[in-house]
Amino acid sequence: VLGRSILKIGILTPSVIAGPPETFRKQVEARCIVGVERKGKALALHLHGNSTIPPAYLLVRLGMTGQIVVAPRAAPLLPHTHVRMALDEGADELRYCDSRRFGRLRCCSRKELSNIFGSLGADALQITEEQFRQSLYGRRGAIKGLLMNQAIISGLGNIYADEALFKAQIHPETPAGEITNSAARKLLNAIKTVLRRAVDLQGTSFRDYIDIEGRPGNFRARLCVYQRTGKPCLRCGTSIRRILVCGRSSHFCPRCQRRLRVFVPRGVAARGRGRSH
DNA sequence: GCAAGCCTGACC
DNA sequence: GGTCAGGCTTGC
Repeated sequence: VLGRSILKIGILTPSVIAGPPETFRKQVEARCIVGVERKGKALALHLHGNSTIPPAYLLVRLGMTGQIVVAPRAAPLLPHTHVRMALDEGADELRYCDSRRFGRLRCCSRKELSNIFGSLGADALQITEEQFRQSLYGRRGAIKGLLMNQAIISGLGNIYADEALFKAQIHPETPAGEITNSAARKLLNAIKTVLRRAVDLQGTSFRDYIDIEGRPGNFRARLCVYQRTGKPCLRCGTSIRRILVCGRSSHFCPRCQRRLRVFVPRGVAARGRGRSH
């Protein structure tokens, strides 16, 4: 879509637009897409400005089932198509479809976009080891929840959080602050490796995810634990288990991903909190 | 009953 | 501030 202009917008479902739909239409119509930007799971299309109009930013958050595709205007509408944006002379259009309507489109200024991106933690592919270690420090919550907290590290969802924890051999319920420096390094390497491989294969599609050309991703066949409950661990053959962590299903190998136990010398353990007898 | 996410608000 | 449950929504 880079270099193409959004001529006219049809909003079929106003609730997928954040803020007043008419404002969105006025701000986005008749503008050229001059750049694209991403942080974590948020996408921003840069819309051209000039001496009278400041640049604007079309923020896209796909949620779980959102799809943004370019299609010929004459192509049949998929079910749950909510927004149509005519491109250039109008032969093609940019469409937003979303069966569960968890995703949102919004138009914002540079300042608003900076605030939104600023509220996200460092992108998972950019974050440094030092930043990552800092974000674990002192946290008692489960590592799985932290990895999915976009304000701390942005870009991981349920699939890649499970896959990264498997690769790093860390139990999803491990308190984040108990992860050692060497395990944190291993986890961050796992996160980046998993994400890069998934991106190389155009992502993971169960039912809904498709890219802008309408193609599903191919990473599903490479998943080690996600949605493999009861199947053998690819590393040791143990049955993959599914538990709830922070309200999200979490898949892991109970043998490869043992819970950390803090080593306490016997003499110390006996003192203070020893048994009563 | 389960699901690729995010926002809100309650509780500590 | 950190943590987490609940709700939004529709389809399999």
